[in-house]
Amino acid sequence: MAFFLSTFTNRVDKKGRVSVPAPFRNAVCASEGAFPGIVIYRPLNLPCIEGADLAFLEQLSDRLYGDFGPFDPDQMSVATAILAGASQLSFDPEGRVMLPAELKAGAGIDDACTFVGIGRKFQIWNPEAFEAHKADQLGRAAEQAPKLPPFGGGRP
Amino acid sequence: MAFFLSTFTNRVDKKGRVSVPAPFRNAVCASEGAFPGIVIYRPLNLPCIEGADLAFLEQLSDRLYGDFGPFDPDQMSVATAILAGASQLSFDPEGRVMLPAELKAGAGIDDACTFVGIGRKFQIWNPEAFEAHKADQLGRAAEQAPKLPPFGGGRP
DNA sequence: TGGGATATCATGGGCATTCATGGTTGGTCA
DNA sequence: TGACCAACCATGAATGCCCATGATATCCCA
Repeated sequence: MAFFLSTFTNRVDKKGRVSVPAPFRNAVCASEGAFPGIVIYRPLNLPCIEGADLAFLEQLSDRLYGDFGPFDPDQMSVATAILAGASQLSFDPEGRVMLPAELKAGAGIDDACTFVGIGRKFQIWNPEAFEAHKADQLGRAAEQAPKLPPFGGGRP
Repeated sequence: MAFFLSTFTNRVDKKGRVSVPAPFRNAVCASEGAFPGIVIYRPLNLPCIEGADLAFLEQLSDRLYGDFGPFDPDQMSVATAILAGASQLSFDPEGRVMLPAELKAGAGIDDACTFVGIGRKFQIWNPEAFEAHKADQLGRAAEQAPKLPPFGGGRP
């Protein structure tokens, strides 16, 4: 599964296209036979877009079905909230995608956006909004980091 | 097995035909030798239609038999409710299907319908009814999501 | 180490194809 | 013969593909 690091800001052109940062593109396409594109969705508690590779969402979906059963109301609510609002965006030959208008509006994205790698997934922000969010997160992380549980050396 | 994401609203014409969204069509037909169409049925607790590819229904059936035994009354009740009422719809040359009148009526679908991808299956709603349902599910998911078991992180 | 050549990348615009949609025709079964 | 169903055709809009450009970073060689 792909891994995303670092932050990049790219322009959104008149047609709504954005270049996905090359490192993210390579991360997604590294897996043989993987879907050449990304999947994005509206996260529940943040004014941004979240994205990942298809394998990530498939795993989320399959675990929901596996842990809750295919007709469990709790499973359905999360599946509907995340998956129904998701979009599968394939790269054009130049490595760009088209952000759906609804998700763009929800994140307040206009003519530029910031890609933020956070491990197995990434976020897409309005550049100014991300600066504010980042400052907030830094303060929070400084408090939380010392309390993190130990890694446990390779949980099976 | 096919994977369905995102939502699409299409018109139902006078003859009852609906275009299945191209991404859903491709997902279904991607598997080599798969039945070129979809399977739909009436879900137990929602006023909509549910659909999937044939492989999903086969797996559902196999799990019912596996978890309950072939002559268990509970298994039989679910099998009867879901599988007996299911319809197999093949695509016409343009990628459309005809929704059976009974299922259409049960979901309150008239001249338009919304396809909602939720992972291994999808739903077909009356567009307004889905908007209401979606708002409801978002609230519910916001409560559920923090309780979700961990996923991602490379653990298979 | 410095300078030039090269490759990669982000960006912009024009064009062909696909897609959703509606109507029409031909065939089949009652 | 009439009703229904499936294939065929047509159309406008939206989407994705192809080309071109400039800037940046990288590599190679002197």
